Amino acid sequence: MAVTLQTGPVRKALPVKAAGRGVETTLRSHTQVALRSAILNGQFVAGQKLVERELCELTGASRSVLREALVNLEVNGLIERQSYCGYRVTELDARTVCEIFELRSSLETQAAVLFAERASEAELEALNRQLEKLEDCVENFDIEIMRPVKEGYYDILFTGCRNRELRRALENIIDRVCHLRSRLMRDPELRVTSLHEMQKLTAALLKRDPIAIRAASLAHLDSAKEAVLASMADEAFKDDL
Amino acid sequence: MAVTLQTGPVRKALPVKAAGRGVETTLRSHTQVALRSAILNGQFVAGQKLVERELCELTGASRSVLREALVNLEVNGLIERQSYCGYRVTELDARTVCEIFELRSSLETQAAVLFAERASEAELEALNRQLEKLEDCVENFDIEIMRPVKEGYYDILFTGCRNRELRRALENIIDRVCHLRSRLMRDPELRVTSLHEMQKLTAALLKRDPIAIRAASLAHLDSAKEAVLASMADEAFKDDL
DNA sequence: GAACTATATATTGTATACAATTTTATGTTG
DNA sequence: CAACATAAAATTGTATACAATATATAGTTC
Repeated sequence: MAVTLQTGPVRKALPVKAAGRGVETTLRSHTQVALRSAILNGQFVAGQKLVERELCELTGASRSVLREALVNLEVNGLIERQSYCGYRVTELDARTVCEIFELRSSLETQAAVLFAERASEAELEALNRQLEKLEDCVENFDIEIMRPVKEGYYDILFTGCRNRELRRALENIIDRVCHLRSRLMRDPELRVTSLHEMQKLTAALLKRDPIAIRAASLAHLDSAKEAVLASMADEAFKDDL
Repeated sequence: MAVTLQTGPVRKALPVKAAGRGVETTLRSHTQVALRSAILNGQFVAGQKLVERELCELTGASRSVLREALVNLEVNGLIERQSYCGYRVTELDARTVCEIFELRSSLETQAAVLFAERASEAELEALNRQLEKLEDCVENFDIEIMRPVKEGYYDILFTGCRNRELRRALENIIDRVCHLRSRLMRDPELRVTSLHEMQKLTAALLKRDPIAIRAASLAHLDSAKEAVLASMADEAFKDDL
């Protein structure tokens, strides 16, 4: 574990109050974000055991802070706890992946339909612009910035649907499979397919056509699910060797 | 605060290991459950400030345990935290209630449709029996046991839809408005209306008719939303006096 | 040498102590 | 007496210490 996740100036003389107000500068939130990204980026592999003392050294937080951050991740389903056996990064089996995608399909389709009902013209345009950015990424093989661009697209979508609860539920469920999907984006063919599906969805959104939106959204997510399941089968096959 | 929430034999000589294994007997989970029910039952009023030391005395837990339990409730949206100002029970405004019910409608309708697709005949019968229990409750004014009976109904429904993620999301969102709804069940007229809607839903489920299920589920939740909003308006009116 | 037991170590669960910040109370001044 | 400044109390944020449990190691027996 040579990775460094230090969140701040290490342990002593913590200038937590710096940088003005309302910036949410508690150590806990820092630690939470650091651990969350580590899991989402795949730095912590699924099934990996998370030892508190090591995480403390890694993040620079004390155990009390760290444990509160861990509770947060646990509630969000990113890690799992067993009494006196510590935390592990949640391992997803095929069944759970199916369940997650089923839920996500329902939520994301609902969000898209609501977006079409409620978003302003400006938001529609913003969405289209963001799609164009994504097209550039795929064309120029800018794999690194693809994720933030996609997140930007979904951010516009989730804001435009005017339902913060729906947004929260969606962001949580997307987190759960994030590391699986980012691996897939290495595959050029999948990138093109995925982009094409998003183009269809965007076109339907611009027309504010709920039927077409439902179809495009469900198709996109179903194809994503299939890709994830296929890659999981590959992994399992490799393990057998 | 004369309420007692003591979770165990108070502070010293904690026989946590008692009662065998796998019963999830950590102090944290006890504390969590105790605080959660206190909020759901309305023992803690919305907006009320939650002082950690008081909660410690109330539950018998130490602060570290308590705080981890609080983090859990915070992630689930039952309480809100402000730096150095502690936690408060989340106050719901009309807009948030609308958003919650919109999300819940989407999830619960989806769950009902999936139940119709996947539940066994035995589960259908169990659902019907539970509905009959509910009918008895309404008829005999057994208000006390109404909530557990209703929860039993939904438990069958959420189990039968074969999606644990969907279930988790649903149970979470239902918690958020639980205390609001339980107040409404005091109104006899609403009880009858609500029962009638559930009878319609159950009939549709027994026929496994997705169109009728969608309609019944959405109607039920829309009427619940309206009732909650109306009661909130009443409350606001009272406050003005 | 394999299998079991006992001990030691590591890790988590729990409790308490200290520091930073906010809120309340007090006193002073115009 | 109102308004402000200051100090005290209360409360949260953070760190560390102790207890319970699990895992790993070493030793013993067959």
